[in-house]
Amino acid sequence: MKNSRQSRKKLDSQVRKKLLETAADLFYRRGIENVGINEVIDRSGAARMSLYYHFPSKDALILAVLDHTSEIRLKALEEANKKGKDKDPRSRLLEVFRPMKGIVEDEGFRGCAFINAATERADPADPIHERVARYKSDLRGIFARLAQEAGVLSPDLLSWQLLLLWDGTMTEVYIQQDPNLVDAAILAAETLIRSALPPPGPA
Amino acid sequence: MKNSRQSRKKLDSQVRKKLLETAADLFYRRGIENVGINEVIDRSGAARMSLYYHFPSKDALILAVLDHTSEIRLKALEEANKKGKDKDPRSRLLEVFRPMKGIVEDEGFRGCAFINAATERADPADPIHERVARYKSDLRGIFARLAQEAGVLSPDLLSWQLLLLWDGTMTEVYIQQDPNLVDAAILAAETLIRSALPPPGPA
DNA sequence: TTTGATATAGACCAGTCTGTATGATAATAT
DNA sequence: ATATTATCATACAGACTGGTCTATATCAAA
Repeated sequence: MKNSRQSRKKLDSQVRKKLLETAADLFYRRGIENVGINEVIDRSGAARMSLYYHFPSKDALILAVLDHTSEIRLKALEEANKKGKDKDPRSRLLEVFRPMKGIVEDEGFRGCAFINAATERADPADPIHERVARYKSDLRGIFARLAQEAGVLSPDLLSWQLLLLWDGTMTEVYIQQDPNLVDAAILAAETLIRSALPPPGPA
Repeated sequence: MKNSRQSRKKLDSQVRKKLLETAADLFYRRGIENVGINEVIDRSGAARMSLYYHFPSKDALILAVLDHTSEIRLKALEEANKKGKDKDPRSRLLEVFRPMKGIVEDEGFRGCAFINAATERADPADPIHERVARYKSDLRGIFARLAQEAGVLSPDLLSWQLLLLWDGTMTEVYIQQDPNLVDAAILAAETLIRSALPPPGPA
């Protein structure tokens, strides 16, 4: 049991946490490949060897950052959905794109961190890709669950379509530097959703 | 007139052309920042100074590659549209996503070269971003024109929505390594288009 | 014939990058 | 008390980067 106690402690380290958060911020804002570990340690205040104590390589740090970010993001989305638990499933599904508004309006928004990571690493065999693919699959899973609860006929198809729209919006808002594109996306999502819902029975 | 003859010649150079095409291929396949000029000159067979003779810097080469690619891509799309000139405008609009099938099925497909370029350069003030934004705007313009010709009520809104869907599909096909996602995208596009068209008058 | 444009070859520079080596020093657990 | 774990400081290695410099070779135009 000694081993598990050790690693528990190691993972709880404040220095490790600081490194992780600093790296996450820098990687997102400036691009993974444009940030050297020197900058990470300088900004985090940690020593070079502390970084390599906690993470065997820069790649390991990147993966840790992705895992960390994935957990936060998905949890936040789940929370946002639970908030409207009182509403009926149809409304909840129709509002699934609403959180995006706040995300893209954030100063320093630079698209989806996961898409960006996958793009910077060209090789699809890179472990980073697997993380990105999984994150996107999880995101789609949320869409699919909402769709199913709302009674959508083919929740799988719709969830993929919503994911495509989601990704495109995150990307294009960044490219055009125009958060208002989200409004078009929300309307599109509503159109897709309404087309996927069975027509309301004659009351 | 001497000057124009000179630059005409310079632009027509075979070496320059080879450099441009080699760089375009390498940049797309492996990522702009992951390809050094050494590799470009090695693969193209050109000399180091020939590269710097035609392009003052790597950044200039990148911009030239983007311009070159943009011209080819947009022209190809226009051509594809013109081919179905005999069909009615509605059909042409509904088939606007069809060329994507072939694009993503290409071996070595790695998403949209322009999105990738913008992602690798984090700074929105980078000249590269302007090229990417313009390309995407031009692409949207094609969608908008088709939508208008088909009698869509709000061609601008629809064209943006189609662009978002387009971008998301290019990206997600790459992430999931699954060209079949295009089918979901095509269905989504059709749904969006049909919702944007005025209902067919009672014949 | 002289000039200028295009192209090649390769040495070279200054700087960046990740990662390692070494050693000292706290803090903590046994 | 002592052994382990965590942290820091710093120097260094080795590879790679974009870009410059110099010298040379064609070849067409003036």
